[in-house]
Amino acid sequence: MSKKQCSMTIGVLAKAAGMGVETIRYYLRRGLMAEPEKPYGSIRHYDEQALARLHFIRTAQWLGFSLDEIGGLLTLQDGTHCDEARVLGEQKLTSVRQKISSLQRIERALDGLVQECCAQRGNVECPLITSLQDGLENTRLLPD
Amino acid sequence: MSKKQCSMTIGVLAKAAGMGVETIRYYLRRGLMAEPEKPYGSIRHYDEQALARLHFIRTAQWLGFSLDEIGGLLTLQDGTHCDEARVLGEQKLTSVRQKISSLQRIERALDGLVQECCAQRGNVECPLITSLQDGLENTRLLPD
DNA sequence: GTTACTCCCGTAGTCAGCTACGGAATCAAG
DNA sequence: CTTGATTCCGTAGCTGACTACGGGAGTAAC
Repeated sequence: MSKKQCSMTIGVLAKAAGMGVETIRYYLRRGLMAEPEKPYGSIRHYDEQALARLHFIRTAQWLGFSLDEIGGLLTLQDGTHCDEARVLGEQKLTSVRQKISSLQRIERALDGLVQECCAQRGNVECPLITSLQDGLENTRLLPD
Repeated sequence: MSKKQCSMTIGVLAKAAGMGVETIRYYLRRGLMAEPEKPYGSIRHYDEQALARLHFIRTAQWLGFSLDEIGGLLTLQDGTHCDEARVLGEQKLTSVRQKISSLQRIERALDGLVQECCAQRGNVECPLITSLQDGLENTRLLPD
């Protein structure tokens, strides 16, 4: 599956990682990727490690880490900072759980509004709109 | 609770709504609030309706509507477009539910990684970091 | 050797939703 | 009538993560 002596230009790497060339160049500028050597002329060549790094970034992004935080994670990469990595993971987990419960409250509120709309069909007053105007007081699901 | 003949300057309104003056001026520019009359000189005066509008905006924002979408909701405000409002609510509800389930997958993935970190304490390899490098394949919770 | 593609680099633009700045006008209090 | 706060308006800046553009250089295929 993975070739050992794999040397890619930025365009090939971008295709392999499923992202744009400019994105990779942006990560280089941000310092998220090491500048690779330029074996021939002035054109950079990337290897499997570079591709792995892009996977790392994309996965961490999906987990909710910002590019700055990902930069932090990458400094822990030698494997000797497991505790620090765990702490970052726990913090992110906490914030993810907060987002979930917040969204669940939103879900309940929206669901209630839509139900009311369905029930009151034909009425002059739209309960969804009037609830927004009245600030959702009766739902007891107010914003934080 | 609510005074009938309430006339506020933008600063008072901002304080009442708990937001900044510049934010309200921004909403005016975006067309989310009607330009109020300027009874004396060139200074705008706002009433209870303006405050209600700000509540509307903030609540709808909390529910996940963008300012553009809120502009759309506001055109339905006369109460005769209950069906359209319900459709918008249902769409938003769907996207909120998608976000929730996506975040729940993230939660499971992160939780797994943190657990592994705790278990493997003292190990040279940090399982959180290596999982990110390997793309989370073993967790079967990959990004969409 | 010519054409067509890709690469390099730096800079600037995009999106949403604000937030800040500067200078003039106006208002309320003393 | 002065002082100081507030308002007006237009414009510009901010954040995060890209995305695009322009012009020059290198590279690959025919």
